[in-house]
Amino acid sequence: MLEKYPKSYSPREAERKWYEIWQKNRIYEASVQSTKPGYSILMPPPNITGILHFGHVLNITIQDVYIRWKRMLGFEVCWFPGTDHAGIATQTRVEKELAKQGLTRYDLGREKFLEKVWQWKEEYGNIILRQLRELGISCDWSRTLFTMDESASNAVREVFIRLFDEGLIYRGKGIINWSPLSQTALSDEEVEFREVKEHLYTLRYFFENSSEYLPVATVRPETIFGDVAVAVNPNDERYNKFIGKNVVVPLANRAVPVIADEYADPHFGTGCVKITPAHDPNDFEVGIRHNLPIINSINPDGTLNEYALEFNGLERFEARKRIVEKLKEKNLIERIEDYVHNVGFSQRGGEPIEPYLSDQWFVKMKPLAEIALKPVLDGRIRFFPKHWEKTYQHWLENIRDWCISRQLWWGHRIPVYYTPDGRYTAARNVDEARKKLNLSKNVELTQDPDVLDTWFSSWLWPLTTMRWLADGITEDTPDLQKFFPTDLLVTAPDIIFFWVARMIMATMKFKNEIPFRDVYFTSTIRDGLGRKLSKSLGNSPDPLMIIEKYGADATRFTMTYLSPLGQDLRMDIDVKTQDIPSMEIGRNFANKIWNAGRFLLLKRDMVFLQDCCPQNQERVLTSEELSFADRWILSRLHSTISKVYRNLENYRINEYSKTLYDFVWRDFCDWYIEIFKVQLNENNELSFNQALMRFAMDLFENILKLIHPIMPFISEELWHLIRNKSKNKSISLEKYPEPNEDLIDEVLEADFEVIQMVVEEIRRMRVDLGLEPNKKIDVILSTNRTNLIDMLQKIKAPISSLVRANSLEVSVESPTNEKALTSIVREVEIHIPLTGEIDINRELERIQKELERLNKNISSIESKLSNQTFLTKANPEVVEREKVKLESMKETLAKLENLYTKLSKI
RNA sequence: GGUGGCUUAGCUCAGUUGGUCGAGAGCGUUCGCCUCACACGCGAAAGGUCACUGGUUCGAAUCCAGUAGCCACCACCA
Repeated sequence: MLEKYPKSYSPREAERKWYEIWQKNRIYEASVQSTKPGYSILMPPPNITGILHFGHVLNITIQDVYIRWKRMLGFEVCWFPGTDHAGIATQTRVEKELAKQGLTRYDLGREKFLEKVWQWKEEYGNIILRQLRELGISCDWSRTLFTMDESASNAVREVFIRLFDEGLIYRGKGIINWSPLSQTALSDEEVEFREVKEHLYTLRYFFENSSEYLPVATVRPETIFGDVAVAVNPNDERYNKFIGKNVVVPLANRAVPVIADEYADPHFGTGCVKITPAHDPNDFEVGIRHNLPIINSINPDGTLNEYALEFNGLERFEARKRIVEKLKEKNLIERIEDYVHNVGFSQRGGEPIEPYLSDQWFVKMKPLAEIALKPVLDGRIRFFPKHWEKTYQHWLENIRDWCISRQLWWGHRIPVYYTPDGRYTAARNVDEARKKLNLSKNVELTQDPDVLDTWFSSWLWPLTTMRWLADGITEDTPDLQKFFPTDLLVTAPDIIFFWVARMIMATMKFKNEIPFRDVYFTSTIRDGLGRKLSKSLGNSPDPLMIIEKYGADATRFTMTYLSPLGQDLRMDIDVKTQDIPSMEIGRNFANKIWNAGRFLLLKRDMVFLQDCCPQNQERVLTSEELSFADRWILSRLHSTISKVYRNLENYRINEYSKTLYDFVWRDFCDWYIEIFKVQLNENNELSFNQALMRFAMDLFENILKLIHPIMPFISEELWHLIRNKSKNKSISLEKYPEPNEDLIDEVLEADFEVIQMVVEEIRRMRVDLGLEPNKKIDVILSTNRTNLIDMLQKIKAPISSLVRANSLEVSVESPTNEKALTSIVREVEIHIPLTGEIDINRELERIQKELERLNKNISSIESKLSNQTFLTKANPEVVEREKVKLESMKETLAKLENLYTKLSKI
C-alpha cells in the first residue's frame, strides 16, 4: 500500500508526463469561435540567440499563473508565444561561426550569408522555446510567431511605407551612436553609459606664427584631426579678445578659427573647447551654427583615416596613446589630469560607441510620443507598480528621434529604392517605387542596403501576433476581434522604452487602440550580494539544472514567492555549486502537498475499502454534523480564496503564493489534518466517516485548484490520483474556486485562535516540565466565559490528542489542587497536575515577564479609552474592540496576579 | 544634475484603505522528537527602540517633511 503513493514526491517524472499529455491534447490552443469572453497575453518574444535565464523563469511563470487562472475562471484564453530575430546578436553569432572557418560575411556575400543565418535559426533558434516548456507553460504553440516570418515582415514593410508617406520616417545626416565592432548605427536606447577613469589632456593650440597659445582640454586627443575650430565663451574676458584669430591644431598643422559660442563654459576646464563636428553631437550643433566644415577623421571600423596623417590606420585607442606620446615629445601638452567621466558603451557588444556622423533613417517621435502618453495618463493602461508611469512620462516628454537603420544584413530590409541620381521613395517593390517616382520601366533602381532596428518589428508585436497585415492588406482578423486588445503584459522594466512604449505608440497609431490593459513590471533578479545575474560573474545558474534538481513547480513557486511587486528579487545564489538553496521553499512545499494528498488517499482507501471515490459518495455532512474545526477550516478556506483573488487582481503575486503556503501548511496540515485524524474515529458509523472523508477531499481538491496556476504539475498529478476511479476523466483541473462570503466567520476564526493558543501553551508547559514526548498528561482548563467553555467542550478530543493528554477537563471554577503547573492564556487557566517538583523561581520569572507585558498593553489601552477625543472621533467599532480587548486583558491579568501570589507563597 | 525606490528579528522579506499588530513568516541558531502523511518532517525557544529627526492625528511600522545610507533609471560639459 505504501508503494502505491511513494513517501517522497518525484516531480520530474510527473512533470514530463503531464506536459506531454497537455501537448497531445492541445488543451491550450485558443479558439476564436468560442463564446467565452477572451483573455490574452503576449509573450515577450525571447531572442533566438537566447538561452533560458532566471529573468525568463520569473516572467514566464507569472504569465502562466494568470493564463491558467483566467482559463479556470472560464475565459477563452490565448497566450501568444514567439521569438525575436535579434538583428545584431544573431548576425554576430553567425559571423563568429564563420570566423572559425576564417571567413567573413563579405566572403559569402549578402544572399549566401542570409541563407546561413536562416540555417542557424532553424537549428538553434527554437532552443529557448523548448526550454520554456520545461516550466510547464500553457501558451498556444500553434500561434508561435517569429518576427521575420513572412506575415510579420509584411506588416513591418507596410508600416514603414505608411510612416514614410506620412513624413514620419525621414532620412537624415546626424551624429548617431556608432558601434565600430558591429559597424552599425545604434539607437540611443542601445547605449549605456558607464563611469570610466581616463585623462584630461590640456593641449596647446598656438596662434599662427606666435609663441602664444590657447589651452584646450580634451579627453579624446585622437579626434584633433577632425577639429575645425576652437570655441570660447563670448563673455570670457580671458579669451574673447582672440575671437576671429586662427590657432593651429597640434600635429595636424591646420589653422582653425577661434569662434565665440555660449556652448563653451568659462568655468569648465580651460574655458576653450575644440570643435569636432564629425565626432561629437554638441560640436556638430556648434558646427551648424557657425557654418563650419566637417572633417571625418575616423573610419567605420574605429581606425583613424588619412586626415590623421602618420596615424592613419591606427585603431582609435592605440592611436590615442601614440598621439599623446607625440604631443609630449613636441611639448604640446600643458598638463595631464586624472579624469572620471561617463562613456557610452554598446549594450550588446560592450565596446565604447563612437559618436559618428552619417546618413541614417529616423522616426519622428514627437507625434507618436503624444498619442502614446495619453492612454497611460488617463488610466486606460495601468502600470504595476504605478511609479513606472512617471519614468514613462518623462521619457516620452523628452524623446528624441529614433534611429532605425542598421548597417546589418540580418533583419527587415528597408523598403526604400533609389534612382541613380539619388531620388528615393518607400515602396513594396521596384515597380511601385518607379510608379511613385514617375519613372519609366527602364530606370534602374537600387534598394537601400540597410535593415531595420529589431525593435521596429517588435513594436508591432500586439498586431503581428494576431495576423494584422499578414498578407500586407487585411487589417481585421479573427484573432484581433477575439483577443485584441490584450489584457496583460508582463515584462522587465529595462525594456519599458525599447518595447513597452513603442508598442503603445504603434497600436495607438495604426489601430487607435491600446495594445494591453495592464502592464506588470517584474522584479530584477539579483544575487545575495545585490548584483545582477550575469554569465561573467558566474552568478547565473542554469534554470534547467535548478528545475531538474527541485522540480518545475518548486522553481515556479519559489520565484513568485520571493518576488515582491516593485522591488528587486534577491536570491541566495551559490556561485561555487551553481545552486539556489532557497528553491527548497518550493520543493518542500510541493512535498508537503504531496504528503497531505498521500495521507488523504491512504485514509480514503481505508474508509472506502478501495474502488470508490469520495466524490461519488452521496452522503455529505449536514451542517449540524460539521464540527467546530470543520467550520473553522471552511471559513479559513474561503478567507483564503478571497485573499487569493484580491492578490492576483492587484498583481501581488508573492502574496498569492504566501497566502497559499500559509493556508496549506499551517491551517490545513498543521491543524485541520491533525484534528481530522481524531474526528475520523473508528467508532463512527461508516457512512459518517465516508462523508467526513468526502468533506476533507473536497477541501483538498479546492487546494489543488487554488495552487494549480502556480504549481500545475503536482496539482494535476494529485487530482488525477484522487479522481482516478471516478467516471469524470477530464484532462485538467477546471473551474477555479470562488469565495463564499457566507462561509467566512471571523468570530469563529478568532475563537479558534484561542484554542490554538491554549494548545501551544500546553505544549510549552510540557517542555517546561521536561516531559517525555510520549508521556500522557492530565489537563484541567478553567474559564468563566461560557462561550469558551462550550467551545472547549466540543473540541476536547482533538485538543487532547494535540497535547497528548490522558484526560482533559473543562470547568468554570479553577481547581484547588496545589500541586499543579498553572498558566493563563487569554481568559483560560491551564492546570497540569504534577507528580514531581517544579522550579518555582523559573515560573515566577515567566509570570513576571508576562505581567509586565500585559500591564504595558493595558495602560496603553486605558489611556486610549480615557481620552475623550478618541471616544468621540474613532470609529465606534474600534472603540468597542478596544474595550473588549481591555476587558480580556484585565481578566487575564487578575488571574495571573492571583497565580503569582499563590506561587510566591510556596 | 534630475527622477523614482528601499531602510521592520543574524539573513531574505510580509505587514494592501492609519486602529483585528496584544509587531509576523521563511531560512539560520538553540532544545526535544524517526508521534502509524511528510526528518524536504513534527513540537518548542531565543531574537526587533519597525534607519534617524520632526510633524499631522484621539491613535503612526503604516500618512507628510527633513536627514543619513543603499539601489535603480534618465541626462551629461570638452
